[in-house]
Amino acid sequence: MTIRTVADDAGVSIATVSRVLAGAETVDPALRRAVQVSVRKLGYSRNTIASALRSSKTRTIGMVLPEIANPFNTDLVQEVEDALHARGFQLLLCNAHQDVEREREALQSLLGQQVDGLIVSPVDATGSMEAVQAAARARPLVQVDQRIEGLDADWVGVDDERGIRQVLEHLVEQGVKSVGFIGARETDSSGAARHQAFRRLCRHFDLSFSENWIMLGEYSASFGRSATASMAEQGTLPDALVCGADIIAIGVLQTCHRSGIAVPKDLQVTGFDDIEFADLCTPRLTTVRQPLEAMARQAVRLLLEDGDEASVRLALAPEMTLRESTGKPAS
Amino acid sequence: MTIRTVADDAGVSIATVSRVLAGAETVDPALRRAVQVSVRKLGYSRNTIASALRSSKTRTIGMVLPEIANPFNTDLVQEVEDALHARGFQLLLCNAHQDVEREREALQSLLGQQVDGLIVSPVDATGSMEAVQAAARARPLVQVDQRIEGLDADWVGVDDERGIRQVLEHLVEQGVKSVGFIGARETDSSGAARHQAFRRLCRHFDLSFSENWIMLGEYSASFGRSATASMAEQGTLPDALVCGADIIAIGVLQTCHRSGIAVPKDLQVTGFDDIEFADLCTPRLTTVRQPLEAMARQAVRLLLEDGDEASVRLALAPEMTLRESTGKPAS
DNA sequence: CTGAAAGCGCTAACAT
DNA sequence: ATGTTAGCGCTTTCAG
Repeated sequence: MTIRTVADDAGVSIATVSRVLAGAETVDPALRRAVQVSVRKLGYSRNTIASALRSSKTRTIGMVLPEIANPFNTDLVQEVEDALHARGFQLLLCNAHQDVEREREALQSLLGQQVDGLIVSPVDATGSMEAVQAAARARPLVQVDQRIEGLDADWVGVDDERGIRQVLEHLVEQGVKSVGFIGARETDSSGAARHQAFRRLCRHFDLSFSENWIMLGEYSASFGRSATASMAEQGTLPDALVCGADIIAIGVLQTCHRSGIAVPKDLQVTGFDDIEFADLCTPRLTTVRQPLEAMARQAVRLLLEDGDEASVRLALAPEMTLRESTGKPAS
Repeated sequence: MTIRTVADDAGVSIATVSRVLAGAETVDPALRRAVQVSVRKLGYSRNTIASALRSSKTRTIGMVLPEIANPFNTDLVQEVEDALHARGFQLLLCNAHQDVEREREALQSLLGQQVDGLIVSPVDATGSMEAVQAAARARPLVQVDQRIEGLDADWVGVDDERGIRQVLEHLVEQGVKSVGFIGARETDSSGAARHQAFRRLCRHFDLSFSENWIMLGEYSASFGRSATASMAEQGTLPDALVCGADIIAIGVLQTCHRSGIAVPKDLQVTGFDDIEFADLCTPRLTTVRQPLEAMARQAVRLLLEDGDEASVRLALAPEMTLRESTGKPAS
């Protein structure tokens, strides 16, 4: 069934049908009604492919994530989907599986599908440069969460330094004197930013830390478990452990539970992100909430509205969420 | 840049370029090479939209989920995406937000985009009938996880009865005499199946339960928390609580923790799904693992390979995962 | 084995 | 305000 079927049924030309479908004002109300009746009667739905080919507008946005399995990224997808839906756009989702080559393929495939824009959270702060840069030349592109060092493209994320500052301020108030950091490797741009902010701000707040108390690895609970276990074996622990991500912090809590380290009494623990499970684990996790909904909305706004001025960097303010792992009484 | 650009560069006709791009065997090796060189040199990528319009094949599959926020559905998306990717298909994802009307819109929109097939986990065991049936008439469609009562369309999911049987057998071995059930409402088809299996099999295993120990609600941790709290207030608890989903069981564990009910000593708790967090909560949760990877693979197979024979119902066998919440010692 | 040419269903001039 | 028509970029007969 095509626009022709509808036109014949309604007794008008295909142009008129097309106009009604597009919501044009310049159509006689009587004809408009006739077309709408036919459309409903026949159960017609417009062929988006043909429309896209002709108008070169697909109303579809491609999104490439480093790894869908991460709960944080999942939350991000959800918010982006909502923000796009609100503007009548579809989401085409790809998973790079932490692999720069698959990321390149995904980008290429999305371009072939003529997406109107791309939202990307790059796999690697440096290794993703080439493919993402090429994509950015072909279409509007905005980076979300992760970013590429030195790439001239918009970015929306959280203010990592401010988040870490809030964590450390809170720990100082809690009487903490010494701290450690468990986070993501340097290829993870936000992990790197948090790590660097941690080092800088520890000096600022006069908190002591040793290199033994700093461990970088992957974004996973198992890394949090093993890092904590090896830290505990090596000797004394700091008063608090700051984690670069909730999923890592949850691993830390598990090892503490199994090793009889009482949280928060013996050791305070903080996360970053505020994923759903931060409120479901035991003890519940003090963490830094990322403004995901705002991030998604801004990313979509930049993608669809931004003229091609200089590239924008939006570091949104996070919000501290206090829970049991730093001493808030269980409710 | 179009196929024409490449054809001119390689000194052949657009038909030859199209053939090379399609991987046709009937092309002179020399010309093939020339085209491939030009394609690479120019960085050309084929316009999928035009290709789709002409061939009416998009190599895209639409998926509609009742709620992306559910971790179980997220896991499902991931597996489906992988299974599709392995066959060279793209995923177009829509979230129905538990709303039958939005589900209908999503289906309609996906059909307009000429997807080659649909994978749907219906919002409501009865209310989703009309929209899903209409979609199934237009394109190949397979249901995954949730299903619609009486709809003539393929379905792939888990064998709920078998899962519940495994749970109850295990509990009997653990010396449990009385049990309760906290699960999803009847509009959730797998929730309903588990609930019914629970009632039937309790008799079979001679386990006692009272209506006070059965609560049905939504698929969330907060429902698990409140259900447990109100059950505890009402009087004595059973020896074990069987939950229709991990996310509900996690809420149960939280209320137990806060109310001083020791799990598994005072009360054993089981989940269903085996989401990632079942292994990260405290105590770790005994649950029924859904064979998600196989489900996704089979769903995709049915979608792409199944002739239009009678509709298939594939109830895959789940696997019991024993953990601390029913007495396995912490490792 | 290769090329010319006819559309796929729609939109957007342009003409009426 | 409505209709006619020329493509969008590609695939696929059909000739050669």
